[in-house]
Amino acid sequence: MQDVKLEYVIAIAKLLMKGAGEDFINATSSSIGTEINKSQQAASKIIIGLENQDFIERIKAGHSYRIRVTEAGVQAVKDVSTMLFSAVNYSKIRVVIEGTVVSGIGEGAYYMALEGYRKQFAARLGYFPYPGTLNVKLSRNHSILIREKIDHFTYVLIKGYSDAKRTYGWVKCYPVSINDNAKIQAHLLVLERTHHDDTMVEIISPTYLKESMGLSTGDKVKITVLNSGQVR
Amino acid sequence: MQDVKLEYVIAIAKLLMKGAGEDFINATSSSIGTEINKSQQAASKIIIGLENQDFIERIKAGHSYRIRVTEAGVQAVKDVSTMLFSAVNYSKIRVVIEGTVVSGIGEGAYYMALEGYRKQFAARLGYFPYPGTLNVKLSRNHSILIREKIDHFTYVLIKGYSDAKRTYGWVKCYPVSINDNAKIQAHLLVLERTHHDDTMVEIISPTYLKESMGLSTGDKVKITVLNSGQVR
DNA sequence: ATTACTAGCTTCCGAGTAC
DNA sequence: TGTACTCGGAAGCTAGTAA
Repeated sequence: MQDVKLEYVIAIAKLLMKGAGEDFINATSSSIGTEINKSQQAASKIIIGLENQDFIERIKAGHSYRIRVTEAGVQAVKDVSTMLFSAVNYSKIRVVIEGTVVSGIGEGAYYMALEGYRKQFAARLGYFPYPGTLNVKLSRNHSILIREKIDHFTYVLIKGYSDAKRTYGWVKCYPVSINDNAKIQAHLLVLERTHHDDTMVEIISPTYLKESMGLSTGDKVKITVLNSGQVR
Repeated sequence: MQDVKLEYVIAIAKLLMKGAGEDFINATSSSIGTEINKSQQAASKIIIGLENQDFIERIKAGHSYRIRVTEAGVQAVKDVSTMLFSAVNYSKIRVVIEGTVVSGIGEGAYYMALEGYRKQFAARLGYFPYPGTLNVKLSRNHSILIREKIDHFTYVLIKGYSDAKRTYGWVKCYPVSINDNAKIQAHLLVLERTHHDDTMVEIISPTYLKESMGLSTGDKVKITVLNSGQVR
């Protein structure tokens, strides 16, 4: 797909906007040149290239041609359009966090061990988290920003509860992928009550992430928080 | 807008998909080069260009840089994305017909004169049509295709009726613009009963189109049928 | 490690022009 | 008119390499 020259895509787009997706239209190399801010000669060359790649069809009409954009031509524009569109809207469907794996037992690991939470995790996430969280130190002090950004994202809410000893707060679990690995299920935890500094986040998973992902303390990791748009 | 190099737009899009719209990310010239199928050197040049045009910001981090896309950078991608998107979807919102102005009184002109229709035109289109239609001969025999294409488009229906003499069929009025002139209101007529050959269409307007548009018999005209998507 | 300069090569563009 | 060729110059790319 991406060996299509971009000038070609623009030229096809201009043709489409003249109605060449519907039917053959009258379009001269000069007029197309004007549209794409090139000379008649350059346009002519592009037209020949487009025809050779079957992005357009031409039929001779006297001294000039009538031109129509083929299905492949429309598809080429569609591909680039889609790529750019998803780039622009990327942040609305995911947020990328970069950080470093740190050692130590996080607060989350403590919570994981409590039966009142474990049942909910199994029921609502579909797995029992590995007893221990992956602790990630963010490179910069942007974690407050990140929390704001993912605030409206899809998450699974684990409710708080009380036992004889004390009251436990809720936990929000945001689905994430680690280092773009789509196979390994994982969730980022946001705790109602936390004593962490803001630059630390904790990840749970059914597996021992350091092993399944081959991570060691000090490694850089990329955490992608996904927003499915659904509300649970 | 269009003096932004397309390679730049692609490069920004790739950065956005790595999360650089949110925050500074680690991105080397080699990694960017790989993304855009260029060498490290070419990528370096592009990065410098992007920075000079304020499409990205960079902060030094050791030997490398951390990169973030600016608002202007996002806008540049958005502009191209929008342009391509509307090109792809062009045919869904409009159909362009090219033809030649011909002389003579069309069938439509006869209908225009009937009081049973005139009242409806005024009520439903908001104007009394000029007593006489612009007759346009289509360049090719594609008018059946065109009728199919605009079939689901928005139109105003003028109902048929009967008087002492005979029964008159319905008339569909499709909003059109002539030669991209958005100011002059006009409608293309599709008659239930017609004796025209298929290569002929008739246009009505509150004004005398040949005069208001400066058209003469034999002139080429571009008729754009617009689809607002509304159902009336 | 990286970035980014230079040299040389390739591609692209536009003026002139044949048809 | 139109299209599309050649050709000289401009721009872009990559390999090598300095910092």
